[in-house]
Amino acid sequence: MTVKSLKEARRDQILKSAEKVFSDKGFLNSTISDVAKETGVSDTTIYEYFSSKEELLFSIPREGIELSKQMLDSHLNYISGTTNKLRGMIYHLCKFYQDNPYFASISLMTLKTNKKFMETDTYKDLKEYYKTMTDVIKEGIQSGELKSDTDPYFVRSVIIGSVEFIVIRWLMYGCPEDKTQPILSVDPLFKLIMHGTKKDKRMKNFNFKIKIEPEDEDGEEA
Amino acid sequence: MTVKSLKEARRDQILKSAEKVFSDKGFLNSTISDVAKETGVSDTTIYEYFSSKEELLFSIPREGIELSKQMLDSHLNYISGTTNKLRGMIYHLCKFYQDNPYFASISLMTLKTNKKFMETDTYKDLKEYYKTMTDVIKEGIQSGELKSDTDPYFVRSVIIGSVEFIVIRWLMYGCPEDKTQPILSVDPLFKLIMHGTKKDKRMKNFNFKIKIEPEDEDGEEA
Amino acid sequence: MTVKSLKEARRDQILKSAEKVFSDKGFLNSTISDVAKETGVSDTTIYEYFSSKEELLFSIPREGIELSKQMLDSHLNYISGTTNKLRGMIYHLCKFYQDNPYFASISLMTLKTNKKFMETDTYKDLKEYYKTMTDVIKEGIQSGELKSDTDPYFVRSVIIGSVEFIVIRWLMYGCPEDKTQPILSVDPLFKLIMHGTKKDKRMKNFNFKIKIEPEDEDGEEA
Amino acid sequence: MTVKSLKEARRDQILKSAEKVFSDKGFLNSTISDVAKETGVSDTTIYEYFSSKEELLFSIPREGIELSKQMLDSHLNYISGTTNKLRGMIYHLCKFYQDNPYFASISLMTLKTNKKFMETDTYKDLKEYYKTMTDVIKEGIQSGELKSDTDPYFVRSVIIGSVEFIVIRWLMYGCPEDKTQPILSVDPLFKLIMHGTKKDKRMKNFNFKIKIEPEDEDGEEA
DNA sequence: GATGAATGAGACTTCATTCAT
DNA sequence: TATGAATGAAGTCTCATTCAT
Repeated sequence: MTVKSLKEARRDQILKSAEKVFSDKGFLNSTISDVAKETGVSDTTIYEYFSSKEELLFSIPREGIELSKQMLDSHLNYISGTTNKLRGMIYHLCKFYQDNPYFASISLMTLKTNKKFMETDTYKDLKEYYKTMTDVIKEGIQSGELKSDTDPYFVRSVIIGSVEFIVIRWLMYGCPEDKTQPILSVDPLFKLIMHGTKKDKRMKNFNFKIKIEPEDEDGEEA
Repeated sequence: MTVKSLKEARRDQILKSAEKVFSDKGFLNSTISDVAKETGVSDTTIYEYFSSKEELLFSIPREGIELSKQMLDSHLNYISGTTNKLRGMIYHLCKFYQDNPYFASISLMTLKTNKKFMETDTYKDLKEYYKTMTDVIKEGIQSGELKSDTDPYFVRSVIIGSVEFIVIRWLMYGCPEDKTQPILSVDPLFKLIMHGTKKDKRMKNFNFKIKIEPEDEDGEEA
Repeated sequence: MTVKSLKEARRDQILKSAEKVFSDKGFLNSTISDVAKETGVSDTTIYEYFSSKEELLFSIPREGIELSKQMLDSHLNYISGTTNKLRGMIYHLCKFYQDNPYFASISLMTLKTNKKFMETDTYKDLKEYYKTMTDVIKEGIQSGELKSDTDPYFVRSVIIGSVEFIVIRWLMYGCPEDKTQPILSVDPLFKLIMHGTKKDKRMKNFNFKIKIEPEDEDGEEA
Repeated sequence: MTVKSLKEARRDQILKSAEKVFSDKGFLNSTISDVAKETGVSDTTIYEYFSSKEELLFSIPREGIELSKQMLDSHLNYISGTTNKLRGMIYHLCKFYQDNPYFASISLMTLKTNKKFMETDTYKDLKEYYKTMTDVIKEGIQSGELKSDTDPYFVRSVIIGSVEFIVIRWLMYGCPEDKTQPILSVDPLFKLIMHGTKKDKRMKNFNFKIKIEPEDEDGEEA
């Protein structure tokens, strides 16, 4: 439990307001005045806490990114096996965006294409976050769960790209009120990543009686 | 062959300039004056051809989308089999963005998150484009090349999302000069979409002698 | 005779207004809006002609300095002898400030203590102007009209410093309406510069008739 | 010796800080916050001691002016003869500015052209100071050391104007570190004020034999 | 058809100053 | 006494857009 000073509390208040305002109207269509009104303070007060509109923008996602990373790390500890972890990661990615649509909006629709943001410390945090994902994939390759010719960076890009694409559409069409319904059911993406979409002709065989005479012990799924 | 009137030529000139300027500086950081200078006309002339800065922006991608769609359609005619067509689609998507980085920049970094753009006719063209991709996937399902439980919209999203994610990073980090080198080698994405990343343990079985006694023809995976 | 374009005319109009406004309220207490109102245009128009308030300020004295220098050069051509020229210079200095009190105000009360102004081209013009004065003094030394141990830069400083001091007081106490009355009668300054203020005790001797029989031409004071 | 209360000490501290800050950045470019930081107190504290930024500014030179006047008075007591006193005055003027460059800067570059300052008590002190100088000159006229047609106010103006002009240039070009070297050697100014710069042709006569036959009593220079 | 000239609206930002503690 | 917090008022400057030529 942290006890926040008044100053910190006010700062957080401004950040929350800015997050909402920038989400709703877009960063460049929003004014400091909008944020001030939303917060219930004067324009000037905003500048007491943030030196510029841009600094305010860049300050918004920090907490979200940290929180998301902590949650992910925490959950991953409960999961064993790369396959399961990958599924957990995808689930977390979707859920976090869905639970934090303002954060999602600012991250995906404003900051993602902002070059200056790439020079901030917060962006470094984001890269750390990405690293967690890549590490899981790398582990899977080493443990033999994933194909040995897998490019972990590439798989990560596909996962993030897919989720972001879907979240952006969700945001663009207006996030539905019913938040119990997931944006994207995790399993389709998970299955695609795992097994691909091509029908495996050999599967037909399973309808037949076969006699298999194993020579070693390591068979998997039935 | 179309013979363009002077008016049309001038219009295209302005569009090309705007594409470049908006790409380089971002839409909101660019001024009509920048575009006018790049075109070599006066600010006012821009307004002779486009009623507002936004209309100018929205007019930029039309030709690109049409061209890309035509090219895709044309190429698909040469390819038979969903699997091959999917690969062709992915290849075309990557190549077109890479060959038209200004178009890519504006499409992916400005328009993709612009709600008003979604109400334009050009956006309808884009949806047509997407439909072409979905149709290929649907065909693949019907023909039995792709798994029957595949959600074609979802697979399309994964493909587009992945490609866009990678193209955006390419744009953000500064498109390298050497354009002969592809942004993303098509096959990794294609293979992932087709076969997934999970190692198929049954493959090991191929090392063993097996006896197969077929009974009927239409088995599906459970 | 020069025919000024509309653009030049408008520019001059703004300069004149700015000169007046900055004089009356001081540069830093004046707003662009004040200048715009005085000119009868919108604020924005000011920025069409000058890129910033400071550039506007620095642009004001150029014409004045050039004009004053031309007038001085012109007058000096009519005068022979350093002594007479010095008197002409002092007269011109006083008269120009008196005839152009706005110019005087901005030059002496705003620009004189502005370090950035010292980096402008206009300041170079001013140094040229100063040079004209120093040259006259140097000539006087060479011709033998002025004492040979005179430091021309120093004499020039005394002349300018004295005149400026008096003009500043005139400005500060509010330039009297009656402009026919000179700020400073030239001759007191001229006489002081020439002969000093100390009573020459030897002068008493001149109460006598004397016969002088020169022997050579190049005597110097002991 | 005065024993200063804490309050007075703090006030002096603020004045010293303000003197430095206003000197370095200029009055209008300085903020109360700058002064507060330099002093090591909060902005609000400044207002405990001075009712406004302007009052703070106007309060700065009082002590300096009083001190300079006391020093001048004190020194003049040691000197007899107007000529010598004038030289002493010029020397003191230069030395005091040089020893107190912050004071010089604020006096000459900010207050000198501030009309409101002319309504303060401190400005009255300054006029007293000026009067001391005028009085010395008047005495010189009465005692016959100075020409009888000398305008004492005018001579004073020339002295102050010359010194100020030179000090301002010294300040503008950045006061050199070596403070042992005087800004302006006193004697050139003193000599100029005393004897002028014109070569006295009659001096030549002293090299010759002359015959003098007095006739009447009232001759002056021609 | 093209444009030079002008502008209204509004954005960001600064800072002297006050108030409550 | 000292100050942390807050703000009202104002200023510079930008830019999409229009109008008259």
